[in-house]
Amino acid sequence: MAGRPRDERARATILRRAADIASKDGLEGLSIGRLAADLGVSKSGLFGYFGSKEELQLATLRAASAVYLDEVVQPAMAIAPGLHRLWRLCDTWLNYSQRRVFPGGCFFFTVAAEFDARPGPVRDAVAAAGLDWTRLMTRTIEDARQLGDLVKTTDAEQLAFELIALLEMANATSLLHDDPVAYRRARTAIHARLRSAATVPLSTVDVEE
Amino acid sequence: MAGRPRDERARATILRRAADIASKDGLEGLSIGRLAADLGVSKSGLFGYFGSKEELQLATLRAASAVYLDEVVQPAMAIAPGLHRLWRLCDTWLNYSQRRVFPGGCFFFTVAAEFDARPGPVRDAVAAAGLDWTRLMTRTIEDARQLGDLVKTTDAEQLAFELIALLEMANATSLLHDDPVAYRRARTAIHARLRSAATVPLSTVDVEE
DNA sequence: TTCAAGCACGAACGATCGTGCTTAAAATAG
DNA sequence: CTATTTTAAGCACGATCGTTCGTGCTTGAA
Repeated sequence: MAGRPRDERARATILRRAADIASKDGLEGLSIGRLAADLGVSKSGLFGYFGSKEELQLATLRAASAVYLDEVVQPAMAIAPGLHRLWRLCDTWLNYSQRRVFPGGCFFFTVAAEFDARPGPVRDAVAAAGLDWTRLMTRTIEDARQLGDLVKTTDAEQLAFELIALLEMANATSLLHDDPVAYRRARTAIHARLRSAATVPLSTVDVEE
Repeated sequence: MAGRPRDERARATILRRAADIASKDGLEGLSIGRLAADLGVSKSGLFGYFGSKEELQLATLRAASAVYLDEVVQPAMAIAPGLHRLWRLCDTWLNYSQRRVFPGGCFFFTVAAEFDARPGPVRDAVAAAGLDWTRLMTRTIEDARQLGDLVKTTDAEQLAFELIALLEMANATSLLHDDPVAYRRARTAIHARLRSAATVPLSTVDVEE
């Protein structure tokens, strides 16, 4: 009854490349023809994996989420909750952007800006991913607060807003002006902001690289 | 010698509409056919105004710059240099974004994210506009510092980086999550950041609305 | 061995993209 | 007025878009 199993490896290869392209040209700029030519396969063959461009976009988004989880979230969650983990989360994010894990910088920054003003399922998925990220940052802050590493009056959502703002600014500035100094500016600002809210010194972390 | 005069008003109308579209769909998503249909004119007639899509994109960028100058820069530059003007500059920016002067939020945020990873004249023009804005913010800070409103040790470029980060985060969050609270978060953060660097109280400004 | 399911391909679809060429209307210069 | 010159529209172009179809081929289960 059952036939050939799905080629998950080929699919993953396609999606990884798709995420690379989308990080530069967006999910609309990602065309099936160019992607197929880029991978040396036929357009219709590649199309068969997804059935529609929208499904390709959604699948690309999921694939990018997995990369993001590996590169940013897990390294930070590997260490104990608290101020140190909070700093680490910001640090891994900056490294993820700076190392150009995606050639166009942070994948989600690109597609969020692309879809923030148009309706549809892709926009909803992008917004959901953004919400996940905001909540992770907020919870990491809240953990640090409840552990006594941050002052009791700390507004976790407000602080998350400010930290994420600095991360994304570093990504944007570094890309548009080819300016690596942006990352140091972000680290400096984050360090100062955390110091102002911390109950313990941030001696273990290092702003310089 | 001279025949029919070029309709400068029609051109301005075209570009204002083009900027509106581009703020939502980007300068690539802005297509000549859709723009012409939107304005009820012929595609080739509209095309004649610019001669190429790239020139349309560059002209749209210039038109958006003029709007930006009117809506953000001039209201702030109308008052005396110093801490008050600095706050006012941030405030007019947030109002410009919040009022949806462009329906897709800040025009430059959209196109900067769109072109930050692809080469060409449009990217260069976008980067130049971004640099102008950064320099204006830096100079406004530096003026306030030299006037004694900010502490002598203030790093103007660093502070400009942080303030712009908060402005753009408000714009992005408000759009993607339809969350008006983002603007209040940005005002709160900017207020706190300026208070930490100010030598005088910020009593005259109001975070709420 | 047979069969069903998945993959890859080439060809073609209608639509839209940016961009020319041609033509008729319009407005100024003489 | 006529003559001149630019504008704006109609039409068509090649390319590319997403998508569909038909057809072998491969593969694992029955």
